[in-house]
Amino acid sequence: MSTSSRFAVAVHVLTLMAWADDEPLKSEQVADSVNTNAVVIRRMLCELAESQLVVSQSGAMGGSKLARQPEQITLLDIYQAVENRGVFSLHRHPPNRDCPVGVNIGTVLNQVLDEVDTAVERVLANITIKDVVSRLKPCVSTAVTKRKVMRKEHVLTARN
Amino acid sequence: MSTSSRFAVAVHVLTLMAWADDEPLKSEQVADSVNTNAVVIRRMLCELAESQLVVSQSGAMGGSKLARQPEQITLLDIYQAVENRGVFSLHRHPPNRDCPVGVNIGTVLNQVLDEVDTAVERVLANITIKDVVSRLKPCVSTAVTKRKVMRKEHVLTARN
DNA sequence: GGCAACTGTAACTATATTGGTTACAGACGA
DNA sequence: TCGTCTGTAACCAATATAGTTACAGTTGCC
Repeated sequence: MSTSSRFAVAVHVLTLMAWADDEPLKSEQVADSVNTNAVVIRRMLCELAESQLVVSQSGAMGGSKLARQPEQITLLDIYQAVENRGVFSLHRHPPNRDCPVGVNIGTVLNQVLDEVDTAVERVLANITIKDVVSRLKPCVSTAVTKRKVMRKEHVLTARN
Repeated sequence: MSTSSRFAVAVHVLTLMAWADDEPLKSEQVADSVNTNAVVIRRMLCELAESQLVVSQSGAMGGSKLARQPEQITLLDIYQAVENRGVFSLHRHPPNRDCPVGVNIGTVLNQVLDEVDTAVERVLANITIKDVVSRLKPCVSTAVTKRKVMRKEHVLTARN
């Protein structure tokens, strides 16, 4: 279905910022962790800023950080900020209105797709960025030596 | 998210067949209701046949019909037959393994995406093609005169 | 048997979305 | 005022879906 990684990347980005605590991160740093181009990240940061999830500052010593506490940002907030469509789409071209099924299948499908979207949103609304960071920490402690300095200097250093 | 209408079209197709009762439908008829090309429909019918949701017959007087009763086909069956990916995708390129967040965000994201997929599947598993037809009928009776013969002769005639 | 009506499928094009890249104007701290 | 950032435009590449033509193979019917 989704051929897009926008949600995954956005969660990654905000998790990095929660991890960084209140230190503004440069788009280059974020791009290096996500393994993509800094412009791709800056584009996404603009969308996240429009939804008031991050704040960015231009100029030397600039960067972006969370606009509010990690426990006050849900995955639903992120989803709504970067994925505007629902889970499924209806027909590209409207069905034949001369067919008793075609003329009304859209109504029924919309009901179904609404139920699906609601179910997805219920799941996402119950997970915050703080939860993601918490789920991350056990993995990190076993995978990375604590306070290990990363090889690429602008990649985040493990905390704790 | 989904830029694809495959699920919507597949539900439409199977609903048509349930509506047609046991009469095999030609790909041209189906395409005319969906408002697309017959080859697009035949491609999809092949996928639906592989998942044993429809049976098709070649040759003169051929066509496709449901492989089992409408109440025995759920939207989850259809979803799994035509949309192989989950609701969200992970990063296109794997994140930086030298970053404590990058190296483990995939694990956490996969947990989340599993929860989302499960929620979607729970919704779809509880709706059958028979349910869709039932939800369709009230719309139809108000929108189309009963037993009205469609203008294009190969579009289905309303029943009841 | 032979014809006409179907499906199955290959091959190609069109369209849309996402992601990657370069380039540059403007903001800002030192 | 210089170097370091963000914001953004413009363009290209990659991918997936949809649409189209064409045709081999299957089947019912005369």
